[in-house]
Amino acid sequence: MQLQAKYVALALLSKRPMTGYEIKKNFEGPISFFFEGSYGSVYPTLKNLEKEGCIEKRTIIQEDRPNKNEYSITEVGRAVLAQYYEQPVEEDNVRSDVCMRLFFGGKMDEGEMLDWIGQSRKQHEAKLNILQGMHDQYHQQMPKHQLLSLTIGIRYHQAKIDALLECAEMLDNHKEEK
Amino acid sequence: MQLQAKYVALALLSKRPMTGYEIKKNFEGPISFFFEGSYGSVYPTLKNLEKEGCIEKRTIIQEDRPNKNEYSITEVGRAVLAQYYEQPVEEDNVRSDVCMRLFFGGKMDEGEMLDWIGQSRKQHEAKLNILQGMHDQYHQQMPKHQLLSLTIGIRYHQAKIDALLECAEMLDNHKEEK
DNA sequence: GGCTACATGTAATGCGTTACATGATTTC
DNA sequence: GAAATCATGTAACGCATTACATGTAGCC
Repeated sequence: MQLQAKYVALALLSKRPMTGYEIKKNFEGPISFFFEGSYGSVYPTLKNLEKEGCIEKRTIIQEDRPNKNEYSITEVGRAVLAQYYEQPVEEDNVRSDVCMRLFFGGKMDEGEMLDWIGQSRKQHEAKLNILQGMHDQYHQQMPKHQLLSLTIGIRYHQAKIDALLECAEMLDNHKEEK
Repeated sequence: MQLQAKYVALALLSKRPMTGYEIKKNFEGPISFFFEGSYGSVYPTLKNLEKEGCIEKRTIIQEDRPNKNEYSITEVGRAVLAQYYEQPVEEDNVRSDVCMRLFFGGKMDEGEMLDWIGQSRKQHEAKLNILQGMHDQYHQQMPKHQLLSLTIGIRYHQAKIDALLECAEMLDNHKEEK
């Protein structure tokens, strides 16, 4: 009963019916700061949820585009989701490649490290932009709780970028001292 | 070739020989802000690495305590690790239960949400304390790169705590307005 | 002409989690 | 007397990743 694609999909579908494609879109943008997943996780998850009676499929025939399968949540699904919310909050799960590299990569030269920092910064900036864009566009219509969550995401990326910048500066200074 | 227990264990062993138990200790404290893992991942990983010739086992017989298996990295292991460092930096992987709950839990009452925020805050504070403790104790002997990484970890937890506090305040204010 | 968006899936593989299993010693 | 520390492992299960597989429509 931990945070996995199943519950995120269910939560997304509790707002409105969606296709697997749309769910994946959410995974890579609006909610990417707390959950990410690939098609290989989306479609099998949907299939399972359907088997368990948590969601229902409706096929929409389209002529100019591929057909869609739109899923909507059932009462069973809502109950499962409610059960999830009753569990104690799980700790965040983080896996950070940059941090690992900086922590252990002592024998690398500073150029290499600066490169790693640069790569990571770009990644975080890209994500921050997505979230910031959402915030700027929708903050007036967004329910408060979503705004809260978004804020956490924005802060998270911002903090990471700041820390990375600071690290780069420290490395630069050290270089000049030599 | 993504961030997984294998490379973290190898990196740890590149510093000094260690037992599985010690590696697990690192997973839950000093490096927990970028990687976590259980015994169920540590021991099998070590076994695999040994089979691949990346590490070597030496059994230390102890009389008052259980025997230890101390592993040290081999040349092969160092090569594998070097190869890892050459890959492009992977994006951070985050899975956050609180954020998910705040984002979707619109129908919950504010008390429930405040509770979630409180739980999460405690988790982050506990981890922040560990890192802060490391920083205070060792920052003078620590190599610069490790300090950088630690700093990122500290900032991360601090940012999260701040954001959570702010969220709690927003909810409180909203309550009073009613 | 090529890329992006739309749209859905499967198969293989594997990494990791949880739970199980054991047991002495030290500290509160 | 209870709890934490030291110490190592296995087994089952499952979620997720990567790669594979296919095809149209619209835009630049």
